[in-house]
Amino acid sequence: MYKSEQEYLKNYNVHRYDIPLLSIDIGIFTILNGKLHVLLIERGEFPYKERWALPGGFIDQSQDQDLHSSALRKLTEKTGVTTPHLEQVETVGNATRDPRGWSVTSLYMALIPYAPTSKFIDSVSDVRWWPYEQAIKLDLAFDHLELIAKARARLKSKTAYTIIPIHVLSSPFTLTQLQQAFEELLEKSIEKKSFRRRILSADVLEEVGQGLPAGGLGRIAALYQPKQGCEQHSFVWSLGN
Amino acid sequence: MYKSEQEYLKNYNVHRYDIPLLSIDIGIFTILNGKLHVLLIERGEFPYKERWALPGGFIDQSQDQDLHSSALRKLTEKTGVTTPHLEQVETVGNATRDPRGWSVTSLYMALIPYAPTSKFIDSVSDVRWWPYEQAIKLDLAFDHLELIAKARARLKSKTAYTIIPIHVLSSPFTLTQLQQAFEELLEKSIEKKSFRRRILSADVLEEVGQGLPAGGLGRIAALYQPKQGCEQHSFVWSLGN
DNA sequence: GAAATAGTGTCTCTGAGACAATATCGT
DNA sequence: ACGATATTGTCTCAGAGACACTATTTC
Repeated sequence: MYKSEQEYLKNYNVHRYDIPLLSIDIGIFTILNGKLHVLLIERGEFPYKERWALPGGFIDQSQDQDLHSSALRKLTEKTGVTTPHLEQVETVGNATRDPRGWSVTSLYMALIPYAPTSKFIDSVSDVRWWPYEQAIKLDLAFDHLELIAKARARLKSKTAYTIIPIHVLSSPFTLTQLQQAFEELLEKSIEKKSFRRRILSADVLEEVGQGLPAGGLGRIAALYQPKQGCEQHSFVWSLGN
Repeated sequence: MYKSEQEYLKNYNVHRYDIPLLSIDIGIFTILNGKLHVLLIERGEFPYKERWALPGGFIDQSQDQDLHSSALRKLTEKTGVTTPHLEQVETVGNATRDPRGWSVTSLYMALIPYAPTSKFIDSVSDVRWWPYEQAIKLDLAFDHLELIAKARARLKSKTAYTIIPIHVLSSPFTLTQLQQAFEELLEKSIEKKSFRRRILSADVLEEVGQGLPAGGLGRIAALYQPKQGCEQHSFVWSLGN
């Protein structure tokens, strides 16, 4: 049909084909008062107007270089945070998840230290932190209940062999605070001595002083911050078996 | 603008928007003569005509219920295999990977026992197994060198804590054959006793008789096949550290 | 019996899990 | 001194890693 790649490309038109919708959704998690929270927005537009949903949206081909930076842009717009933990969880696509037609969404999971939503930049639509247990009882838009559960599952499983829970804390923090974050994300209590041995021998933390524990009571605790490159660390053993 | 969701949907037209291209690509791996191989096809169409590429293509909205079954359909078309191991690896999207424009591909990884490509159903275009080491030296289409490496990396990392290498063998097999598959996928030799202890105590295999080893020489070996649900098993320890 | 491969015995080492003991803070 | 929290000591247990040894097959 075409003699060269150039000729082919000149005649190519995307709109000749039925192309599925493509969006990005982000499960943004933090810990507030010791409990896992997820950031939701109330939709201002159809479809599912006025229903709670994960932050997300469509690719902006002029603004976004790639999928990851598109996700990062949306995350920054909603939270103002610029260097969070952000990873792709799964891409879900089927004929029924969006009333507008065959639709695909790339689901991301992000972790950030808690900040009140009032400080967030883009507050056109309603944005708030929901306790995870309440969020999954809301009548969420699209298949976002499923998506939120997938992101949660990824978070839990990675807690078992990485140090990602570190990203829900703001530095510096104590080992006890870190352990509490791990326990909340893992939905399981961890033996204190084991936890300390595990984290300290992984050599991913830097001691940056001492301070009173959160309650203001008790022995002075060592304060830590993540070392450069701590993201990379992967434990040989999985926690919680 | 619109009063109801129904009205909104009636006026909705996908083609009004710039939507990225969406494709699926699959890294299909097997082991042949003890070496990792990957299935590639020679492209018959622009762009990248006559270059080797991963099997894949676009979603067929009338045929495909969801992403996973779309990948499964492509896999079956190329290999005739119906129940392989198939998992999503990552979705890659950016402005530069396809000359036709902003493009997104959902990368899958599949494992199947070796079968000669001559038996394959869809042999319109040239299909063949390439030794992995040779494949990555070909001048592959698109960003498929990167994709193939991502699929390979997933395969290696999952070999360390699951039993997926089981899917490159046809049942029944000996423990030695299974160990060789693990070693090839892990790029590391494993101590025999450790390996047997690990696999047997995981209780994922069923003994189904005895037979001579592959070479026809040596002591009779026990033959095994995977137990139902063996896919689910996840080891607490990671191999190869 | 020799070569080849399958399968076992057993010691060491690492890190999890349990639990008690000690240390240091404010009041 | 007491309550609260941080930190350490140490025992047990599971499973990896190493390596030698035994068992069974063909030729």
